[in-house]
Amino acid sequence: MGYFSLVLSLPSLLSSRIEAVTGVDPELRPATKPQFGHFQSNVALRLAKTEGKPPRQVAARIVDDLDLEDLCEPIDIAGPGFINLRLKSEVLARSVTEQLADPAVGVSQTARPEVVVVDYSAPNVAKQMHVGHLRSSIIGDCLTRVLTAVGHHVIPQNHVGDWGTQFGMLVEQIVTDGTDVSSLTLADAEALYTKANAHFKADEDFATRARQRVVSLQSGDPETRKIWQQLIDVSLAGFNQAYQRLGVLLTDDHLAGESTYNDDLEAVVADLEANGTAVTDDGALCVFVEGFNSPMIVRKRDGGFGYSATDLAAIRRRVREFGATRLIYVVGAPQSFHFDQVFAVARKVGFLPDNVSAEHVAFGQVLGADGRKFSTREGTAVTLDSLLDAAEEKAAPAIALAAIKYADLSNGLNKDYVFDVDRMVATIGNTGPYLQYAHARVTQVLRKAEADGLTSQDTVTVLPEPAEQTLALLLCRFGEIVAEVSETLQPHKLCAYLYELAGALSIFYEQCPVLKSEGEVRTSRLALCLGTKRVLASGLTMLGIEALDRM
RNA sequence: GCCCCCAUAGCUCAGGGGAUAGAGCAAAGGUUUCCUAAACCUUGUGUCGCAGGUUCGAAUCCUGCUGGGGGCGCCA
Repeated sequence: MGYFSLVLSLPSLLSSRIEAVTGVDPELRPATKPQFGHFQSNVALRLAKTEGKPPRQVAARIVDDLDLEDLCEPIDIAGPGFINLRLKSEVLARSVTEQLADPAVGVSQTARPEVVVVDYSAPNVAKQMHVGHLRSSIIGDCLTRVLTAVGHHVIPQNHVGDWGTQFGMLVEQIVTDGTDVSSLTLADAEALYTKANAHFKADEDFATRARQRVVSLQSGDPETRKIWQQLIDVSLAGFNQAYQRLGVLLTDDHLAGESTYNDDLEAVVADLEANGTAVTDDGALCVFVEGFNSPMIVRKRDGGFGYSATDLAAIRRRVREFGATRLIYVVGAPQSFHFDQVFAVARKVGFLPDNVSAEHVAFGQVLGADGRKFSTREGTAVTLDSLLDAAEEKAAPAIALAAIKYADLSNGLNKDYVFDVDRMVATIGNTGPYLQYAHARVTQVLRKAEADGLTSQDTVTVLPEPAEQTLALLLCRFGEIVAEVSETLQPHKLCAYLYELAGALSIFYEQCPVLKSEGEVRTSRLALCLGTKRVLASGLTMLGIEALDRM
């Protein structure tokens, strides 16, 4: 057997070997059933038409030309012409052994590293975070971790809502009441917000002063700015507390609120006008883009800027100053139209060159137990803290958090899902705690092994049992899965993989005694345990879930 | 009116044009002198919303419907 590196991952190695013969991507997939081996390709069926030969004949020709003797058992042609591959046991063993020696646990660095901006969380100043922010924060954090793991330079951006007409009324309310902002909590600030809103509607005189406040704020009036800044400070303290509780990566370094684009807005307008894309219509500065039945309003009739303007400014900065070539927005599905339009306008005006991609990762709503929009009895949005509290009533904090995050990530992102605490914290079934348990249990085996002086855990040599082979096979697919998620931005694929891995570990655990076995079998199984633990830990970390050593 | 998303087992959901459409939950039964039973094993369930079309082959692609959710010029 000649030397070959498996570091690239076994599936891609097989794939490239087959492509060398077929000339097209063999679309190698994990076998759908154990009796079909480890991997299957339908390439012969697809080639049959162009070659004008029966699929099985094409398959036979491919298999004849194929040189996989060093990796696979003799190749089967099955059914209408599927090519089924079964890896040699020693190849699988070696693959796991190499993964054990790899600090990246088999996750390879991308060949084309990019500067990627991930825009997520985006809470509003003077408001508590609610379910929508929970989803954005969890998903964005996961994407940040995955993209970083494959070697991209990720710049998280927290596009905090800190600049708009609502701050006029808020500041005016504070001035009217003589409130000491620095002593407020975020919940207090939100109550103040509600009060100001009602005041604004009921009192025309107050409303007028509130509008003047907006002008004062934007023109830099010191007193107004001071109060505004105090509101931000109070809010940030609350956000950071929430981030800490959630265990997400966001820090003050990633803050880039709407206000930070204020000075860029005139330049954005100038670019739009110079480019000829913006026109004044009904007093507002608009951009009409083909395919959209309504224009994007950049500047309102009253001269104020809407959020389209700050979003354009953000794109401009992210591309020109950060050098980003991929922009990712983790924002709820209702904003789809807005982002489609902003991206289209940004393309038209040249803020988004062809080599830069912009993606809206749209996520669905979190629904209440009744399947309707999740809100309190009073009809207000459910706060993030109250969700975490509810879960922590059922489980320890680390497990409760895992339950929530996994529930959020394990389904397709664009679907709504029901916030069902009991189902999420269950340790049976496809849940976060189940994965944590699998990790804790395999850790326990390794801990006992070390206590017994069994420290050799770095080489898998034999895989006599089917349960071991299944486990090894799954381990060697980890890198591919992570790479896929980094491209498609679908965390549920990583969840599904880890769940399958945890299940395979449980079966292995039932069927293959580790500490009670002996000699080479025991050494090999210990290494398999370590390999599984590392992949579980790595995968869970990418999901933002803590891999517990004990439960 | 126009646009977007969704519809798969009783429930929650996977399914990247290919083999007999799969998991989990729920239900019933079983496994522990043995590394965490927070586990594992066994048992059944489908007009893949409807109707056409493309294809050797469609849950998957196209068109048209039905039903649910969301969005569509001065809030963000």
